[in-house]
Formats: sequence, structure tokens, C-alpha cells
Amino acid sequence: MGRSIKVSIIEDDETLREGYAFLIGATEGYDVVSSYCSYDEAAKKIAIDRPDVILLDIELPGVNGIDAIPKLKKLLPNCYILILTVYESEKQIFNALANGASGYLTKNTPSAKIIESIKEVREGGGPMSINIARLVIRSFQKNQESPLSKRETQILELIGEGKSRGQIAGELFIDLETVRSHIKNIYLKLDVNSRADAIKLARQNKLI
Amino acid sequence: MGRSIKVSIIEDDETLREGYAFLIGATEGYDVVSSYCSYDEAAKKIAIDRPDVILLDIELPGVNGIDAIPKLKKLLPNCYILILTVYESEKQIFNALANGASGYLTKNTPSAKIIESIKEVREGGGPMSINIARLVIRSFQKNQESPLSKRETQILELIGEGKSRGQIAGELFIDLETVRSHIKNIYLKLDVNSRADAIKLARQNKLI
DNA sequence: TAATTAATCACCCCAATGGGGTGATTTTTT
DNA sequence: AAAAAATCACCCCATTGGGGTGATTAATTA
Repeated sequence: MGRSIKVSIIEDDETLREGYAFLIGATEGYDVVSSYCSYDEAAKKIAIDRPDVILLDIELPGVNGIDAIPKLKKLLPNCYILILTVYESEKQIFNALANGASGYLTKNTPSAKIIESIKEVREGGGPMSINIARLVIRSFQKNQESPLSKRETQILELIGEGKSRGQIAGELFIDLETVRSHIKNIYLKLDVNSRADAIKLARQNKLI
Repeated sequence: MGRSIKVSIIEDDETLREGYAFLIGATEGYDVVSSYCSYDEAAKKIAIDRPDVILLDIELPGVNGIDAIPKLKKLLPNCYILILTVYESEKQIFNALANGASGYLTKNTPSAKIIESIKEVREGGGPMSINIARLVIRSFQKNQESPLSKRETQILELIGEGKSRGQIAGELFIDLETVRSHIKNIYLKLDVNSRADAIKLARQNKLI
């Protein structure tokens, strides 16, 4: 086996921070190189610590965890960030992942799973708590009871790609007028009267 | 604890199918109610079996697993579908999830993890193999080195929502000409000359 | 501090697009 | 047999979209 995994912790709650540090530091193959109570504190020195993985809380004083992610990534491009938080709102989760987090654990996660996730994330995995995985998977799932027909859905997807009627007609080998007709039916079914509204409603209801 | 979890297996490889059936059937709390070698076979009787969870292979003779998902969901709306396959292409994975699969395991998954995942999926979780989770999480991550400025990214996002220049201008409280100017710069930076191409390139490179 | 980059607005042009009407024919599905 | 889906046609016209060419004022970075 290789060298120990170097872990840094950013967590404002002192009890938790020390708890994690003790837990991880006591584990064979793991090394806690530093721990901070805020991003601002961390920013000063974390580049020298050169952790492999950062355990990051979201509810932090000053710069919040979500915004800290890209900043940390800039300081340490090869470092993995593992979110460890109580927040479970979809927005928070997706923003964290979009900003570069490689995993997302909620704070009820058992110690063993945290330890395992640190290793997993460094090996290119994407550890998530069960409830997070549920949300993530659900975000992919389309509405099975769409009012739109197959063709309509297909055309609405192309509209979502910014394509014009003409482009859509060319792509589907059908007449421009047919495309118009489909779009009119889409508008009727969704009760909207513009591309933007159709797309918005379709995305909200996962029709596309 | 409640009653046993009723599991159905759809897998064309006989050895594997029987292996899974034996493995799961022998586990306390699990009950294999049926196993089939294709969707067509399953379609005839699976509604009577009323499984809680279906283990589904993707590479099936006849109707492939991906297309089978919505059909199975229609037959058994409250049943969870867990994909168990060797396929790891992004497209397959995202299509499976979009079609209604609740979890995705690759075939190298250890037995214990399969057993655990069946329970997890029925409890509303979203079990995934490590490599799948990696892909899923990566699909959320935006490109940190976007050539676009914040404003440009914002405007491109609105374009991706199908909004017109006028709508964008109104939403951002800036002049229509300013929006035009930004769009021109976006086109310059991305080296495209249409909304569709800009969106396509931006989505490919995860700029939005 | 100097030089870029970002963000804002202005006015030229014109073909193409988008949305609204109204209607018809042919498959496919139910 | 009836309903839904998919196809095409022609009416109208204001809005949009893309191409040019510039300019001014922050903000950021070198």
C-alpha cells in the first residue's frame, strides 16, 4: 500500500472538528494534516498542508462552504473535496457538486462510512449518503406520465438545445410546417405560448 | 422487521441468473419470487409476482433492458428497478436512470453489496457502484476554467432556457443592446455563430 | 500604475424566426 | 370505430437573431 491519505478538515463546530480529527487521525493509513474553523483561516495555510482530501462543512462563518469549493480547488487543483454537512436541500447539493465537490455526506453518516468515503473519493469514486444518492438519481428521472407524445418530446428537447424550427425540420427530416404544428400542440398541451415558458415548464416537470 | 423483500430477476445468462437467485433467496429477509431470461418472458407473468424490486440486466435478447424499464414501471408502478450490468457507458447509465431505474450496479459488485442495495433501493435510496457514482457526480460538475465571464455564463444559461434577448434584458435589468453585446462576445469566445451551437458547445464543456 | 478584461450602451442592416389563425390527410393506437 | 399522433399547407406580421463598428466606464490583473 501507498502512503497515508492526508486529510484536512474545515468545520466550525469545535467538538465535531476535533471528533473527526481524532477519528480519522487514529485510523491506519490516514493522516490529519490540519483543521480549520473557516475558509478564511484555511486559505492562509492549506496550500502548504497539501491535503489529498478536504472534509468541508457547508454552514461556515464568513465564506460559506459552497463558495469555498472553487477557491479551494484553485489553491489545490488535485485535492478532492468531500462535503460533510447537515444540509440536504437539493439546491445546496447540486451547487456543491457543480462547484467541484467530489462527494456529499450528511452528518449522521457513521464513522466507518466517513473513513471509507475518504479513501473512495481519492480513488476517483463519488461517495454519497443514501439520501443524497436518492436525490441525485431522482434528478435524472423523467416524468413517466408526460402529456407529450414521443415526437413532441423530441422536438421540445431540440428546442431546449436552442434550435430553430428550420434546424429541427432538417434534423428530423420533416417539413418546417410539421415542426410548427408540433410546437403548437406542445404549447396547447402545456398551456404556454413561448419557447422559454415551454422549456421552463418541461424542465420543472421533467418532461425533457 | 417487516415481511421479506420480494425480488424478481431478469437476466439472460442462466448461470448468473441462478447464481443471483440462489444468493438472494438464501438470505434472511429476501424472497426470490421469479426469474426470467428476457423482458418478453417477464411481461407475461411479472405483474402477478408483484416483486418489490426487480434486478434487471441491460444486455437482453429482444427488448433491451433500458427500454424494458418504462414498460416494467407501467406494469408495476410501485416496484423499484435495480440495474445490474457490465455496461458502463455514460449514455446507458443516464438513459437507464432517466427511464426510471432507481439504482445502478456493475456486475463486479460483491454479493454483500447487491443484497444491501436491494434493501436500500426499497427504502428509497439510490445505490450505485463506485464507478457509476463517479460518473454521476462528474456529470454535475461545471468546468472551472470557463473562458466565459460571470455575466456571459449567466446570459448563456438564460439562452439555454430558450429566452430571447428581450426577455434576458428584462430579467437582468440591462439594455437589449448590452445583451446583444454579451452574446456577440460569447460567440467570439466559443467560436460559434448561433444559439444552438453555443448551447451545444457550452453543455459539452460544462460551461453551463 | 499601466494594461486587460468585464460590463455597459448605441445605431447600421435585413433575412429568418416565432407565434397566431384555420384546416386537411394519413398512420397508429386504443 | 373512435381517438390520438404525425404529417403538411397557406394566411399574417411584429420580433428576433446575427453581422458590422464603436464607445464609455468599472473592475481586475499584471
